[in-house]
Amino acid sequence: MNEKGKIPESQIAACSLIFLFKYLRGMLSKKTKYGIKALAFIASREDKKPVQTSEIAKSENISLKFLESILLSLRKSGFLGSKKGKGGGYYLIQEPENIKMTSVVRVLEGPIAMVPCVSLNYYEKCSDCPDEATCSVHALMIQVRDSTLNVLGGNTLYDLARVKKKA
Amino acid sequence: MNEKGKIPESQIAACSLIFLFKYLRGMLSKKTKYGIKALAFIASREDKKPVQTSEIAKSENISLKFLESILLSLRKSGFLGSKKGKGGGYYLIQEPENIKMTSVVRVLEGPIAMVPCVSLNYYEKCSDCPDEATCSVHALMIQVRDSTLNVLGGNTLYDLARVKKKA
DNA sequence: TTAAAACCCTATCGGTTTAGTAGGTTATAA
DNA sequence: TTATAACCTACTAAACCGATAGGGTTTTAA
Repeated sequence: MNEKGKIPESQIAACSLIFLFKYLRGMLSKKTKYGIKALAFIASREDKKPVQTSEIAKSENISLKFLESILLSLRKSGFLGSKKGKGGGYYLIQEPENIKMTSVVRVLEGPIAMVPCVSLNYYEKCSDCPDEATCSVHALMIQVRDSTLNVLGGNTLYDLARVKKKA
Repeated sequence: MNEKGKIPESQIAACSLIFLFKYLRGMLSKKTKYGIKALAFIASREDKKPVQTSEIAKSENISLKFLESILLSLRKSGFLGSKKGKGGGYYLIQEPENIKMTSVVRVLEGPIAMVPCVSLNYYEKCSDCPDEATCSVHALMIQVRDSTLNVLGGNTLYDLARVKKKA
């Protein structure tokens, strides 16, 4: 059919840019799940010394390499600091009680809203929907978003760390 | 740049498709979104006569064939009845005020919970998590689930139809 | 009876995201 | 200098989604 013609570099680059957009489904991704667990693990520590990735991975049953990439992105987002070399690891930059779960979820998972047209931080108009004011899905999802934001905003890393230490 | 020759038609088509995905991301599936819209459309009708798939598809900008499969599954789930032949279509079996959005979402989307270990109807133990009582993610997602259930359970098809008719 | 309208079913496809794996590089403390 | 641990890049198998295609079957009006 298409005689094996190569795709021009420019075309590949253009398409690759578009790949950046995320496509998310209803379930919480492992990335977010592990990220929250790791943060809670670090926050539940009495001392403030750096925690090694390997220790978290072992304790929380997370693939080491996968966890590495998650902690890295948490560091780049400003939640964690890191220290290289022996005795290094990751540590919290802010106090646990000041870290709301809304911001954690937004960084790890992306939009909290279930449809882009009700997203506060990632808003996008639906292509198929002519009028949001009379859209049934829009009206419903606004409510879902607000109640979720309420829960996530009402929980901090301090709260989650307490659950962990309850044991 | 493009001295390699022409870009195959198929590649252009592929890239165009990818571009479309930018506008499609979101956690709620199209199936659920369209399904809710279709139900609201039918519920907002004054008369109780069957509504044709083609009419809904046109009015709500939904692919006809895709909508067909959605309405079919809604019929099989007991939300809709159908009438074949000329003047046929789909109609609600129950009164709109008796149809909670929780049941609609469960049928179309599946579990409402964001992790299986907090799902009421689709519970599954996490393989990696030894103890739910001290799991930070579990504790958080229980709250998210309950608030979402609260919203979805508090809305019926009657409520959504009212939003639609507001126009 | 016949043809149109409408429902029903199956199969397939292209493309994306997830959840990793593998392997190497850089910085730091002892 | 050497062991340690963070950091970086590239790749992949599997699952899944939205959509399409194309054919049926059934019912009803004329």
